[in-house]
Amino acid sequence: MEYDKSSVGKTITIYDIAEEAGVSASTVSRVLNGSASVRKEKKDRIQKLIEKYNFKPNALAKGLSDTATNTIGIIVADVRNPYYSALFVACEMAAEKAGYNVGLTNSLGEIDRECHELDLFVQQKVDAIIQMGGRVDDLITDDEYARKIRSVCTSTPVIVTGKLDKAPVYSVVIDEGAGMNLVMEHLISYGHEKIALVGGNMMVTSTFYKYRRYQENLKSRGIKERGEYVVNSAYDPESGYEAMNRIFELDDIPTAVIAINDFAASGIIRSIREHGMRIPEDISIVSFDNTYIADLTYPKLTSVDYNYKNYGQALIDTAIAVSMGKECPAFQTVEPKLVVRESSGPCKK
Amino acid sequence: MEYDKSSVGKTITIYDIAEEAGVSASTVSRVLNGSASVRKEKKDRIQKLIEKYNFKPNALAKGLSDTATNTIGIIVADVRNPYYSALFVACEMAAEKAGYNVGLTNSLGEIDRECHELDLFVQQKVDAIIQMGGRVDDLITDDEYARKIRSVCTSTPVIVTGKLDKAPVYSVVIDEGAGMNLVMEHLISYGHEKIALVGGNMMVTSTFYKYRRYQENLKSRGIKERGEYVVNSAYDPESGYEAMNRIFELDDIPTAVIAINDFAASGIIRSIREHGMRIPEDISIVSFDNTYIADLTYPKLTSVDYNYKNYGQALIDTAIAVSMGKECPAFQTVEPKLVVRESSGPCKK
DNA sequence: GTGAAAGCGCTAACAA
DNA sequence: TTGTTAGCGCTTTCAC
Repeated sequence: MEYDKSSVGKTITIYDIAEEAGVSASTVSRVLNGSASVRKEKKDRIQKLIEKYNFKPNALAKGLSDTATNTIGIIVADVRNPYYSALFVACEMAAEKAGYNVGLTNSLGEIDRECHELDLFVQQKVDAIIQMGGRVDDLITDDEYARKIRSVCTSTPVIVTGKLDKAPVYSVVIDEGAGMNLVMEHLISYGHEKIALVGGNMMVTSTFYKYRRYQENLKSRGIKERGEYVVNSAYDPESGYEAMNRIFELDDIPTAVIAINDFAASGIIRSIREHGMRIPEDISIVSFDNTYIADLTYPKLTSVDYNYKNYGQALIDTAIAVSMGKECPAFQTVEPKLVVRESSGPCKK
Repeated sequence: MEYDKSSVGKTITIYDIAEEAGVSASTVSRVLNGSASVRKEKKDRIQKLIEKYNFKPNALAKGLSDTATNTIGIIVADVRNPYYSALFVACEMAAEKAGYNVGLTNSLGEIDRECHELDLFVQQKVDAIIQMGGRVDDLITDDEYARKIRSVCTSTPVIVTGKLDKAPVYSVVIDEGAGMNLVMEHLISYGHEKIALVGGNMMVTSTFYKYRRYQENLKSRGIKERGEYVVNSAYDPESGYEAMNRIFELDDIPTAVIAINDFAASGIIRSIREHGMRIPEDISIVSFDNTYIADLTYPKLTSVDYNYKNYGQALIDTAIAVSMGKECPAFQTVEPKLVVRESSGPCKK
């Protein structure tokens, strides 16, 4: 089969409509955008033709002459991660409500990709760029990246889900400390004191802050922190699994573990199972992100939720406001809440 | 904080570069695209300036004057489903290699959204549109949708991961029958004969074909099909859970169950656990899609894989070829393979 | 090898 | 209310 370009109906433009309606292109443009009043009679005639030809104005031409494209670019570390896909979909919905489109690209956490995608969005003249995860998660901002963002910022506002001290970006971040507070209160109210923190990497801002708050909670409650209960690794199931296996090598096993995210938690569950222990009877698990994974493990995970809908809305609201030159706080925070499911329970001392 | 648009450096254009280099805009365009030879001396001078100002040509203007935008629009039923996100990422990678960009939108399976997103991509002058899931999965094509696609096809080639008899689209689909053959062979070689098929909806093409092949396999092996072993529902964990619970109400429980996808499988696992049975010792499970969920359940799932990388590549190759007017088969197929993990084992009669 | 000029499709003054 | 005109930034003949 061949796609015969020659058979393609000549693309119809605003001029074709104008001609057939016996008016000028401007008038057609006016009814298209409702930007000025047009005599009802002409208006009807034009609208008929628009329907007849199923005319859709060329977005490229429109974007070229307008100042805005009504498009927001979103760069995500990896949509395959349900945390990001949930947040992306929330953004998409919020944008749609506001009459904006979104574009999505994956950086896979690679700095070259991130820079390239930033360029691409700049070239496409998006009204704003939202960067979710990737370099903006780094505890220590990469200099090359900061330089890049600074250059992008001169033409396009950038909103990040992390922090970037060295560049004029807008941050909308989760209050990780508050999340950890919820987790600790939950576990301690169940009588747990031997609490492990498993998975993640301290060079990632969110993980670092979680860890700090974990320490503070222990301290303020007079529980001594045990270094061997904090096992760093990564954010995937396998890492969670291996990290938890290491915990099982200890003489004194914790009664509760905090997983850095739901993925890691799934690996932790596997490790616990393989060691013949029950959840939550023998060991409780609480994790972060409350992705759909929390609902599909056995037992279901108690997990910290971020209200993705609101989070996405905040991101989009900020992007739109900033792109229109409105005043906006440079730093906003979203409040987490704990969703209690089956994986956590009382400590049987 | 306020984003001061006035402080924004004047966007620099090809003309600015040309002026400073003492050449014409055409020449700058030439070195930008390597579309014609330019005296080395000038070329160097121009490239210096491009670097100096970090100049990126306006994609809108380029798209307006060019015939192609080098962009492929992808409409997906729901990126939050790992099947789609995996396929999308595969497409993105394949596109990148070919020098194309991709745009993504979610239809959430709603026909209005799909139509709207088709329009949007047409307006953006994407070179081709890939439709993954949604209406193209319907066993019976929706007429309104077919009409829409037909109108889109006159200007933009459409590639679908399903079928659409009433419109000139290109199909690249999974060979569902072959997938089911693999599953049946696997189970039957383990001695299973009491095999249930759980989850999904027969109005979805892929599910319908799976079911047909399931029947054929039973028949050709002289195993009588039992209607009560085929429980329809949907594609999420909860549906799988409920469907499996219904199976447990039967007098004669199957020794193996085929889950319509990994999500449903996770719910099935839960049901089996709650009924105090072991996997795979008492009941084997095999599912479809081989998403990362298959790796994170306990036990890990035996699942049918589609080689997402190749699948995405085929989709993109087709999109690019068709958009360039090249000859292309209207129907292509991707071959699945079975990834055996822990959830399936011998039938202990 | 290089520049001038026209045009891609739309919007936004400015006149009328 | 409506049409005319001049761009938006880039590519691409067509001369030179």
